[in-house]
Amino acid sequence: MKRTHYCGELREAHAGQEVVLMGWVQRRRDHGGLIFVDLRDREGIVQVVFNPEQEPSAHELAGKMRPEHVIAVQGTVALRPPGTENPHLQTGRIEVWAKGAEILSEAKPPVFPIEDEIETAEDVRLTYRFLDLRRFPLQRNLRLRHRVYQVVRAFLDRHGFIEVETPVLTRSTPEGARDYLVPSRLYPGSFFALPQSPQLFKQLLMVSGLDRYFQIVKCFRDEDLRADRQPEFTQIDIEMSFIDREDILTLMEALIAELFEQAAGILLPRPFPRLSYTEAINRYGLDKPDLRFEMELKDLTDLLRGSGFRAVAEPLAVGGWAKGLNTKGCGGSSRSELDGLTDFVKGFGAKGLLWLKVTTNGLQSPVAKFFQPDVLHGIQGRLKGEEGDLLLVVAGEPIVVSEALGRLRVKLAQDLKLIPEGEYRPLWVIDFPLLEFNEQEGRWAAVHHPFTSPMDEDLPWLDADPEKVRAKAYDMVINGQEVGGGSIRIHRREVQSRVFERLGIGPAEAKAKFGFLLDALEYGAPPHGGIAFGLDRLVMILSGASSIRDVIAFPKTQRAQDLLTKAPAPVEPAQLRELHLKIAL
RNA sequence: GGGGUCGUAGUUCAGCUUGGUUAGAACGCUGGCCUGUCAAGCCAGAGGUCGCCGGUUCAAAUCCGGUCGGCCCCGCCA
Repeated sequence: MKRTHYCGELREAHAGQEVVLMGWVQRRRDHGGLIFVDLRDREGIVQVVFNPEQEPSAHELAGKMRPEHVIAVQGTVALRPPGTENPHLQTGRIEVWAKGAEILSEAKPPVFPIEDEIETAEDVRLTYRFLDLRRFPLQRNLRLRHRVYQVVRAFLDRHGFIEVETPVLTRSTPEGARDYLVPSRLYPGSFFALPQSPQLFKQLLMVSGLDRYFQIVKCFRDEDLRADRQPEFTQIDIEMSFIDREDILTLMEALIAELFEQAAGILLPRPFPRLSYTEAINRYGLDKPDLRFEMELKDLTDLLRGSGFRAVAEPLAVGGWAKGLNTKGCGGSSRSELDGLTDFVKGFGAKGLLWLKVTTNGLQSPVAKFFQPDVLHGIQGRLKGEEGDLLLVVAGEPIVVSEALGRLRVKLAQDLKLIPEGEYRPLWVIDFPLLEFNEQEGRWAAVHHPFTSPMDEDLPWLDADPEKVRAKAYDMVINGQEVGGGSIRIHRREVQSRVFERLGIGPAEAKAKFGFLLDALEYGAPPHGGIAFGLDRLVMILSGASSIRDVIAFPKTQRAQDLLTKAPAPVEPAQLRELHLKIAL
């Protein structure tokens, strides 16, 4: 027998046709006489009818069919008798009258039901991922992911980008995430590293004159996992020569807009708004603001400076900030709800959370007595507090205040269901700082990466006031998720050396670890820049998945294990000897 | 490294506070009956290392300590 159709594609128009179907038994309804088998393949489900009076041998075989058996059926497509149509099935107006059948493969009962909505524990699903992937929602996500590959490749090809593969076995470089290492057999004691991104290779390809490069590429970072983070993930990696920031933002916006439209029928509002890093932090507290709702942060520093409340006055006296937001209509919040919010902001380093309820008799708050009436009035005015509102204020170090209130803003919007379904709000965040001071290591570190170009006009500040130097870097953010980021790169050797120096990477170390890049910059490097998108996160947004594991065929657990293959696993002593490795636990 | 939460038939859960009969339910599974069902129906049956280790106790799924694992978060992720 040779398959002629997919189960899920049959419609009324096929009535009367002879078909051969192959697939998995979804369910069998055995009436003693008639047997109904729901047959499933990747396109859907169709009902097959086995009639003992018409085809006794096929009917007898149908009696042996069990869920998830793989079978072949030969039969005739027929309109269902009136009154027996099933409106829940795409194929529900027809059925297949079986003339012959074959069991191609028997199956043990599945560990969990193969249905759209299941509540099976995720470790069971991951251990039997091949069964989990039979379920329609995951197949839909994988097919959406496939569409993403195709749309991206078509767009970039049309715009002159050349797809190039870069090495997976490469060298470890300082800065950035922890590397996955691969021991070298031929060079005892030396290691390859799996790339955290093909950053340096794509820059070298620009020096080589490729002009426009892209790659859909796996990247590896040995850091702890989250709902949107896996140790191996996929980037859409892009680099262009002889362009400025504007060229990249415009073209990449077009790429993402086309992707959303063609892969998921979503029309993104264009042009994407642009926010400077500073403005994003000031208004939303985070560098990846969710624009689907308001509730902006307001600065209260000037109002609260010199207040009698030490918990506020002290941080402000040493350069801290006080900011607040208005939770509309939440003035009735209970003490335990407010305690919960306080615990939440403390999780991000805030010392506490001031709350003020707007009532008919003015502001009600345990700390109201510490503030002059005009200060209270000022807070209410600036936060536009109306009766029934809840005003929340945090004071402290600027980054702590921003992050705590920024995260609180998102949490409140989720809890209060202020986030509209089916809305997509992209934006660019630009003008990031080039450097940030790493307290732990007591040195300046690159916010983006060490090859990011400083703004030309900020270059003089590099040594005197590093904090002031802005980078030619940009992030694309959609619905509060960072989906991509990039920069214009340094293409002049002397600038790269100065940045390395600022990062505490001396000439000798730079030569040892990035010599190839510095060399390349001395042999005619074009001005260039690029971007990398997190493909998994884009597919998450497009599919509405809440976990990155739902858009990856074979993901790892939060402890970075593959429950299906049981990787990582110990290896034979002989393998270790070959690699000149000893295990020291 | 830290915080939270969950762990009992194949699956999803109840039982755990207040220790004490044979650890239950639903779905699934097996057998039988049944000719228009689509969560088919009816009857019967099988199925348990209560995550693991230790402690308390006459007695532990239940109390205590530890440990392992899933998920969420902080740190981390240029």
